[in-house]
Amino acid sequence: MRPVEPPDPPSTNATLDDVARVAGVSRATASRAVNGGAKVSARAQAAVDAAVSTLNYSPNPAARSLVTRRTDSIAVVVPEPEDRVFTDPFFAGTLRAVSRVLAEHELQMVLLLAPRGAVGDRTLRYLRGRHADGALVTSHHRQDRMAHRLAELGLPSVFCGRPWSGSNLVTYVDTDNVEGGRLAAEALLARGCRRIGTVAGPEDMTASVDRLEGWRAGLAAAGVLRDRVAHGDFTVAGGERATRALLEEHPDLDGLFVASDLMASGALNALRATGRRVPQDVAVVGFDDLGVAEHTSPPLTTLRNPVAEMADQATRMLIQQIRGQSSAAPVRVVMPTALVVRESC
Amino acid sequence: MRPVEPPDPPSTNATLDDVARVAGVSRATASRAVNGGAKVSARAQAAVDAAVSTLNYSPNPAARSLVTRRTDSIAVVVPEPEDRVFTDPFFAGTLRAVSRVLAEHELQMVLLLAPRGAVGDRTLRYLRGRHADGALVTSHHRQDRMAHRLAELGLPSVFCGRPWSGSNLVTYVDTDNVEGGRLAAEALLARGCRRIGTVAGPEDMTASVDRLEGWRAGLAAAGVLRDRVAHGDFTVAGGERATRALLEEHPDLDGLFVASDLMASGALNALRATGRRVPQDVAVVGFDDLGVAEHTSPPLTTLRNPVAEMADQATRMLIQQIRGQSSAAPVRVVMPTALVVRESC
DNA sequence: TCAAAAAGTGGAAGCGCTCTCACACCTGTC
DNA sequence: GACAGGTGTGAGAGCGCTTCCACTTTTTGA
Repeated sequence: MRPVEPPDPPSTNATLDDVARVAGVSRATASRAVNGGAKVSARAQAAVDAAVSTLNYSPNPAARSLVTRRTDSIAVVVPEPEDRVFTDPFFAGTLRAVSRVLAEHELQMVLLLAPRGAVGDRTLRYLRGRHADGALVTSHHRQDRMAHRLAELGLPSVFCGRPWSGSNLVTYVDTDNVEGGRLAAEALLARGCRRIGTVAGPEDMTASVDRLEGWRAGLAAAGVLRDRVAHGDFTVAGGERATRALLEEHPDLDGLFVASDLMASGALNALRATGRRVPQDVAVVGFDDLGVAEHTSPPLTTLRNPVAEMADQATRMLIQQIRGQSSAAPVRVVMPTALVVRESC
Repeated sequence: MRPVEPPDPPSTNATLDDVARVAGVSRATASRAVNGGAKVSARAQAAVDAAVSTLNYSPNPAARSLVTRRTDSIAVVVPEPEDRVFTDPFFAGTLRAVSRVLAEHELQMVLLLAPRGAVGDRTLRYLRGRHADGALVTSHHRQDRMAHRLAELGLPSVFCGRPWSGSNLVTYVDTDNVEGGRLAAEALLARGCRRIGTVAGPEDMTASVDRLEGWRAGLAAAGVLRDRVAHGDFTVAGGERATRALLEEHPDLDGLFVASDLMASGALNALRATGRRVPQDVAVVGFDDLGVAEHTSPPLTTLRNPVAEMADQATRMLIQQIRGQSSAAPVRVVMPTALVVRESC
């Protein structure tokens, strides 16, 4: 049981004028006091504090935003359908980290979803209208030209993952995907595999391209040159489909690098369905290590994708940019990856 | 290669005044035209449209919001730590559906996370300040008194899941959790189980309490009265822990109802670890059927939790409330559940 | 043909806030 | 005692938009 509540404050919201009147000061002073004011006497501050709490005052964000030109919110742009966003651990990890950092800074997060690769008018209008103080772009696709567009807008923005073009225009944080691909190839080679294929990601995403490039480089370095590539869409079903296609074309495959664990999980299904044992017949290396890899059977050997660190870092850089604490020059940060050995390779 | 872009519009945003000037009309007319204007001549409309596009005009949301008292965004209140939100398929399904409906209506979603059960000052301040036009509350806990607080605020709001108290104060949509618990008990009884336990959810959530109540009712109806209950926290680890505790106390258990599939997955681990076969030694029924159940081994017999439909419905009701299209009287909607039979029972 | 109604328009008043600026009031210091 | 330098304070000017209201123009009906 709780004590009886005090009578409700009037439902129509109090304004700063009301606070000023009750506190017996001017609106200007009330404003200063409310905003953790410098240049406010202790007496005035106390009076305003009291008035705020009796009136249950809460500043009108629109009015404040109108004059400060800040919105205290940042937009997270995700050019993917809802299905993937709330399903793929990559986004879960990213959003989790972002929202944690934003909470520290009393910033709100506005999620801007767009159909795959199509950063629509709506999103762009939103950003152009300065609804948000900055943009964090993740998982963008080649055709959306986001880096250029954001650079044009002049809106503070940071990419999670290398942008397609214009990587010199904008700050970004990325995993060392090339190195990851190379490590995967090496691991498979070290195990003795020689007929190695890969299920790469969509061709319009830099992460896919970079992982593929690294994988090719790794194989080339060992003189294993035949290119066995299929493309998936970073989903379980897509991975399964791509793997089946790959197996049909190259039935003698003995090693497989799959560019995400979700797809690798599909790949395991395909391998099982076609009567292949992992890792005895075909060794598999995934990518991400975000909770999926440890629960497949067999558990996946994979590459760590430090998405939480990336998102954390990216968000902090964005906040600095917004606050004008960082130089305008675009920065790139590349996070290391590492092989996590389990049972599939 | 694309054609050369036209020279950039001035980076300082155009205002409605600029549009009016360029279009050769008054600001009032420009405003009407921009807002899909009634009472605007075709000529004026065309002139404004042209001006808007040459100036690349986008209305300042803060200014608009200041006068209309709308924000065109709705708050989704989730009193859970980020970890659960972006990890539990329950939230994934909910957020997915919500964001889909909001997109239809050109509304933005603002995610308000709060530590478990503690709907903080921050959230409340946000809502009181009318940062959002309405609130959708999900997964709330007993102590937060959200229903009362929102009713006091007079902010349009809808609950996903029955609120603790004040269910007469606020509109909500819920799954028929009691019926679900009953069905689970029946399924286990029908299989011949007689020493049936349950891993319930947290005691401060209505979904947990309702499922437990239904389960008890189902057992009571069959005259099986012994109460074997442990509580988990809707996570895999929590489910495993609770199951171990339950098994320690009741080693002869032959049936188990686990109040979420995530916890059930933990329960399967515990059963396997203690050398019990599912369903031969212990039959298991889960709850949710949101993608987890089909991938456990054995796949879980479970109860369908129509979260997408719930969230969809709840969001639409909220929008109606905001638009004043629904009567003020709180409504309750209860969605049916059903047993999905797989291999664990 | 003319009055009445309808349609379109612009002036101007705010929405609630921040912040510049001018002013009043205190210290100290020579 | 006069002056410089603080430190608080309040008046007031907007931020960019919507909308009321009064007005002019056009359309309509008898």
